[in-house]
Amino acid sequence: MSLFWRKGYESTSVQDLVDITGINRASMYNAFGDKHGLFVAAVDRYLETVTSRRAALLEAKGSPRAAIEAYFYDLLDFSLGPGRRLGCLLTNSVVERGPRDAEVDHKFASNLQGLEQRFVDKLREGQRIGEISSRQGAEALAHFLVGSMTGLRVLARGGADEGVLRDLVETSLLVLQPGMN
Amino acid sequence: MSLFWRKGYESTSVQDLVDITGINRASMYNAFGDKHGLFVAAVDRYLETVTSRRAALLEAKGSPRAAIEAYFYDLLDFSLGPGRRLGCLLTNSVVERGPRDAEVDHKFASNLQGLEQRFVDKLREGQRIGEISSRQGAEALAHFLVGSMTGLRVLARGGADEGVLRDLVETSLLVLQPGMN
DNA sequence: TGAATTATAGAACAAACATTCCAAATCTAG
DNA sequence: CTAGATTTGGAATGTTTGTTCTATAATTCA
Repeated sequence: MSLFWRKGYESTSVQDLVDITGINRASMYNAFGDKHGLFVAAVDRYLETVTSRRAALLEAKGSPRAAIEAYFYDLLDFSLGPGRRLGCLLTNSVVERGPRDAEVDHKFASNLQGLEQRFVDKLREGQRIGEISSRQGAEALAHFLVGSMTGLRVLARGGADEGVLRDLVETSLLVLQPGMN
Repeated sequence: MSLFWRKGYESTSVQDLVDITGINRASMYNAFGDKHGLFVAAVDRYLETVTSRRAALLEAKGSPRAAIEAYFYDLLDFSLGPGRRLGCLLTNSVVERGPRDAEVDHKFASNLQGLEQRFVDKLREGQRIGEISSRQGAEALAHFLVGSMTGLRVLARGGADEGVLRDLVETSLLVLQPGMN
């Protein structure tokens, strides 16, 4: 998973995977079928661990806006520092392989939709209690947040300065602030 | 350029390039040195044509805010429809190869910084004439716009629904709207 | 027109690639 | 303890990769 995350699919050879895991080549083929099967398993593992752990921040009770803010600042933290600027494995994969890998494409779409739904729930609740601006619909805001988040991760992988990422997060969150409803 | 844009670096073989261009293999090597040299030339050509043409929209006289809006809606247009959902060649390349290709990394950084500067100029002017909110500094807003734009292009490549992309653009532009200064 | 440079076709190259095979070693049950 | 199944190391497979070579053809330019 780490290797695919860092180097992408094509640039990671089966030999690399054998070397780094210490698992025998034949065992790998026996367990995962082929390179692509292993790759899909790695992406699944990524979603089950890295992604879903952060998504849990959006399930927190209490202030919905605080939950969304916590989510973004967690993302920001995990995008900074050397060795951490890897972006999102799934996003990277869809950029590299999307048009030619229906499985990755589908995972990306459904994962994004799941996140969007969590955003919508929190946004709606926040709007109801007046904590979040109602100038725009919850769906539109969720779409905006998803886009902003995607930009954040890609810019992080691209090596953007910390200030850029921070401004992006802060300004995006400012949109949620209730002003004139 | 088109092939690298669609398939990325690793998945595009020299044979693919020979086939699609009709240029002889030896001629290609004579002209560009190696595959990576051709790739860099393709990225340069992309920047000189596709990217800089759109950047010209940010040089338009008249309303600065209208210029920024035109830029984003142009981006939106060129990100929709089948065969157009390719994202940005440079962004795709930095996601695929960034950590292992200093040349691409550098081009990404300087291109982003150039765009950011254009945004800053327009934003400042807009703030001066009261057309753009002064709640945040021009730099912070520019960082935000760059991030939002990046998200837009990546989501487009990822096959996001048109509505998602449109909400992202509209909400991002709403941030520029002057409210309470 | 004629000499010199450049482009072409296509074979040839070694290296790297994903994948398979096989005999020896290890583990698992009864 | 032992028979059966699984895992291992490592060689071997055939394909594809990027790159180079050579001889021929085309182009350029004075």
